[in-house]
Amino acid sequence: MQTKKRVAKTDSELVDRALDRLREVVQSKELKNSQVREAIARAALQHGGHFTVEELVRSLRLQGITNVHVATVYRAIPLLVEAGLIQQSLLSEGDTQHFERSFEREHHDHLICSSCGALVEFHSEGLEALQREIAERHGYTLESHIHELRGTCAACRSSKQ
Amino acid sequence: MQTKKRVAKTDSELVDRALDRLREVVQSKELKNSQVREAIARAALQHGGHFTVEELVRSLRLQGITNVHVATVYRAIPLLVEAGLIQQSLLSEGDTQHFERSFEREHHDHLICSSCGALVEFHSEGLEALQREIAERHGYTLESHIHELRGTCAACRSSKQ
DNA sequence: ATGCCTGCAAAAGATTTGCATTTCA
DNA sequence: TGAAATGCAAATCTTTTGCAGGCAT
Repeated sequence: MQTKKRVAKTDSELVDRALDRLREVVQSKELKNSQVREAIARAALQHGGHFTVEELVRSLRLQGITNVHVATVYRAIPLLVEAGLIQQSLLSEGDTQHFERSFEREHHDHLICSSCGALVEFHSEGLEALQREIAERHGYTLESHIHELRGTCAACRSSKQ
Repeated sequence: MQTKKRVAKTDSELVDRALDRLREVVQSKELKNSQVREAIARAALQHGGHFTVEELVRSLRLQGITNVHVATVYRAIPLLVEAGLIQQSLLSEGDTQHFERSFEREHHDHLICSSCGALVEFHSEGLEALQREIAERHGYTLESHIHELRGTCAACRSSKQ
């Protein structure tokens, strides 16, 4: 193994900070805290990589939280997104929505192997700047973007030929 | 009005060339030509802008072709895409897939106003080059990409404040 | 107490599939 | 004539919604 406990996915301090943030949003909207919603948030934060609603429910089950219904997760997600804990992330899939943690992570886009699905997260300041420039040129103020590159990774390229 | 018959959406020569291309693909795959599929292709080619499967069926109805079922359209689409007549185009929508003609059109990406939905199609060689470079840097051969910018257009910005 | 939150079941939408029939090569 | 294509209905899948009861402030 590598160093020490790095394996323990997301450290608990981060989760604590994220839950604090969630509570702030909840209070600012005059909503109520809830154990279930926080359990969902925790599972989402701790889930490495990308996940679907189904996968989140499965994670919760594995943690012994067996009674969380998908409908509840669907209802919680917009709030988690608004609080900045997670964000939707396109993954060229067909239908199902995918998410990933965004809390205390830098922005990135995805590069995916169309053959084996290998995923690379990249960030390019040049790309970001160019996008802002294009938006401005058309009189738009850029708010967000969806960007996914698809290609063949080195491994697949060599194995295939 | 502007010049002459420019209104007549896509000129018929283009449609003919596109159908020829479709027939080539059909033959190369040992499939059979079909009136219905070609009618679908024609409607797709002539449909200005973006469209959904439902909208395509509606177009066909308006043309008097009333018996084309959505299932048939869904079955035809992969072939039209493979033949390069149309391509899927993300539009930040929720579920439904959107398409647009790709036959004899240059590549472009989209810039959408999150407030009014105003759409700008843009093309940036710099952006394209940067994407290829990023893919290569990670050992990938770039095949395609999904890129959509979201922001607020000038009109919405000023009207809002 | 009051109102948000949750589970469950049913609904809604989009896309797919099975099957009998028609069309094409 | 045999395979592919089509219409229609039923099935899937994902996400949403209505309700009755539970939990938090």
